[in-house]
Amino acid sequence: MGRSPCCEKNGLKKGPWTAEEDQKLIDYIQKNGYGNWRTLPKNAGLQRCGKSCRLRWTNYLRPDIKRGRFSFEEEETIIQLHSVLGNKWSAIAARLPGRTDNEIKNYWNTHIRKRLLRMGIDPVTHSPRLDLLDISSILSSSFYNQSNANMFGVQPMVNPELLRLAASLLSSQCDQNPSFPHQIDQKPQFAPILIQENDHFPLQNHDQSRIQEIPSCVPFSSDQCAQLMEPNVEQFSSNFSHFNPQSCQLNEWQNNGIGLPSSDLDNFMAMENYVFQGSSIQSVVDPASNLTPSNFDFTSHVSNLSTPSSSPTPLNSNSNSTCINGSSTEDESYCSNLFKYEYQEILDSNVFM
DNA sequence: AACACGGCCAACCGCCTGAAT
DNA sequence: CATTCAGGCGGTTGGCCGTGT
Repeated sequence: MGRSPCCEKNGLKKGPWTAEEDQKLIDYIQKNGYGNWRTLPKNAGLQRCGKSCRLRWTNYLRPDIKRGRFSFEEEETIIQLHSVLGNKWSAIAARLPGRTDNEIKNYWNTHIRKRLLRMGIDPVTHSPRLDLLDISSILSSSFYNQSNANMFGVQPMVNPELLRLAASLLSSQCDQNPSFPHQIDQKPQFAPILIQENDHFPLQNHDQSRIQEIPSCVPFSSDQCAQLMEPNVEQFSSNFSHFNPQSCQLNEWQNNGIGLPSSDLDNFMAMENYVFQGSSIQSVVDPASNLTPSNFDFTSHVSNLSTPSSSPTPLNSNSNSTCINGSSTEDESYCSNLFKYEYQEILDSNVFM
């Protein structure tokens, strides 16, 4: 035989706790400590099951519970931890003193999740939302046109197979979701990631093999990103005042997930163009005009934005081939993976709702 | 003032795991 | 070893409350 039942199932009260019940529970635990939830309700004179008592104590009555709004730092921590741990609310709560898993879960579902969705970010994968992919923007992307290709001196590495897969993906979404064609009719939201390769950023063999493991390239799952990304993030992100380097150091978070600059989500939301490199996403919008010219000089933007923390060693003196982040030739593995997110301006934010 | 609606959150539900028997 | 349950966890629900019409 196993254990005896913990409590009678009948006659136990459910629903909201009264102040009197709370006081009984508090008084009992203050005298006797908590634990042995099976016998606690009876000893405390409560018509509740032990489970209900435990939840009431851990989620509400515990004296070390922090009340009130989540601070900016707490919110940032939650997003970062969620990108690594997923819906492991108890694990997240363990790193946020005074906050309960239930509270964090509620806050995620009512605030953070919605905000990420508005930003076009999948709150599950922390990557751009798949349902916002617009195949047409692949072809119209400024990054894909001939001038930009010439600027890099190479053809963008957009695999025809990739396009086929993306089209197939869209087709299947149309089949599964009747509303999806309507979304396609909206203004472009996301241009897909284009994997660039040129003489100065050669994709190493192992990188190519990695990329080939990715079936459709957009969007990358956390695991795929982790495979592709090099962990050298800090020196890049530290050159931007509005990005917290720590936020981007996903290698500290098990290299699992995209390094959303969660330290400044509102800024992130307001931006239009991003370089996705290593584990971070960086803006390449023209800071002077605050516009995204259709033929913007991608490399010069990157050059202007990234002041290498270590002595830069441009791979080539050609002005059109600035080495991003000043990576040295020894750091080819870092330079070799260059992604670009091009966010089209979202004129109608309602498309995210 | 009355009603509808949506956001929020405490509490419940159901499942899983490990321990007790 | 099998059975049973406590404890823990994540998902879901229902009621309260604020806001808009």
